[in-house]
Amino acid sequence: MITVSILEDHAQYRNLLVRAIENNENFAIKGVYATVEEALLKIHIDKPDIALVDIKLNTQSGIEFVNQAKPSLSLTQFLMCTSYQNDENVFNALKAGASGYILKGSSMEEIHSAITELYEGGAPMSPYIAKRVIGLLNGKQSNQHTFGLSERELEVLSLLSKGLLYKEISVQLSISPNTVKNHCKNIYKRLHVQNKVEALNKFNHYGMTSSS
Amino acid sequence: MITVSILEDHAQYRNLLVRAIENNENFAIKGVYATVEEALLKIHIDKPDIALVDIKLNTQSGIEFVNQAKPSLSLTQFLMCTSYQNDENVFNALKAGASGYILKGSSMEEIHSAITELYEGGAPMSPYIAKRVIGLLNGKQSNQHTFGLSERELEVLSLLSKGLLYKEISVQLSISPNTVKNHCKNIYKRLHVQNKVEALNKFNHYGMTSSS
DNA sequence: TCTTGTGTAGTACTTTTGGGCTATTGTACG
DNA sequence: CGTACAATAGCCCAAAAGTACTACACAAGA
Repeated sequence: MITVSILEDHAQYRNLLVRAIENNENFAIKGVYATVEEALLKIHIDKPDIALVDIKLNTQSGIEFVNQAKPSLSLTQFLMCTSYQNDENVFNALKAGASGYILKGSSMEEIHSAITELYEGGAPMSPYIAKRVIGLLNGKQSNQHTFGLSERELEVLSLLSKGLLYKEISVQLSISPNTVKNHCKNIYKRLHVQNKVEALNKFNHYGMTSSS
Repeated sequence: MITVSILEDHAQYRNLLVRAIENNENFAIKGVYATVEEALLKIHIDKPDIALVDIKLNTQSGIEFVNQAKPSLSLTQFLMCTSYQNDENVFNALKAGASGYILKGSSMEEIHSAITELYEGGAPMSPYIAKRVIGLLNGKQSNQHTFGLSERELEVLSLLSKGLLYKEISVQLSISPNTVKNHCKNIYKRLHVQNKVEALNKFNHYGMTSSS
């Protein structure tokens, strides 16, 4: 069962999406939001597998939403809705952390398969967008150099890099905030730095995009 | 007319590809190579629009070839041939500068459309590969997008990104630590974030941390 | 067996951050 | 001339981060 939340301000299309999801027994609606504010509040509780987000909302951009929601929702994947196949914004959404998109004219079957594809590790997109993504990729590298950091420490560092607080990390890892603090302390010692930003800088020098 | 060169060591499949290309009046064969060495010598003269390269050659990897040939062939695009849809090597080839791939089992029509798609600016690939490419992309750079930030705020952000404390920044800029704090608050407001790391993440998503 | 490293958790403390204010310049724009 | 905004600077306060320790359990290795 794949749980889905929807952020769409246009009531008609929102209902259409809801029906499209409910129509299939493999999917379940986890939350329906009409505004970014509402979505930001509720999505952390709903924790859907997939968030279906309109790219062009009245008040704010869906990209903004992804930017804000993504850091603390590591398990949720974002699927954008757009009217135009090759919208510049689709590309920006992918950079913000979305993993694919569907077109507003899509049939129910197309929506279903896009969600399933995403859930199973794919990323539905047009060749045109794919090309631009590759363009960005070229000229980059991603090594793997973990210094002497332990598994757990890398995990903490990865969460730190998302801007989470100690206590937020402690919740994610189900350990005490004190332990998180301890890990940080040890990380700083090993990297010879004094704070989060320095640690992340040093570490990111050596790649790690931490697939996750 | 799209010109195509082929690098494939297996004679049978090489001939099949040649026929597939010659079969369509929109394409023309520019060169056919059986080894990486031969290809490296001749492709600089042939300068095809598209180079069709087998990923798994007997002696060397097609990826190596792309790595070596690409720098001096800015107008040529590389299309890999692979046996397996989700070959790890496809991903590496994309990182090396290839723009897409075709499967060895592909029909003539599929080959034609992949080449055309590539020539017209697309990048044929599976959703699975696309997802991995996006994965690498996230957390990386490119554009110039300063949000509404002022010159001074960008300056502060740039120093923040080095891991400096408020008071260290205040010394650098010869202003009061309180003013630095104020700038930070304003930056956070504009980026809709709550702390340094989030701000830097958000900003770096959209490129540039102020070159330096 | 003893030591080392890791993950866990705690106490106590200081410094740094971040949020909410107000306020004064100076400059740009209508 | 007024309005808006950027840059400056201060205040207060609470939360978060960072430092310095101790402590225990467990696993791997000398």
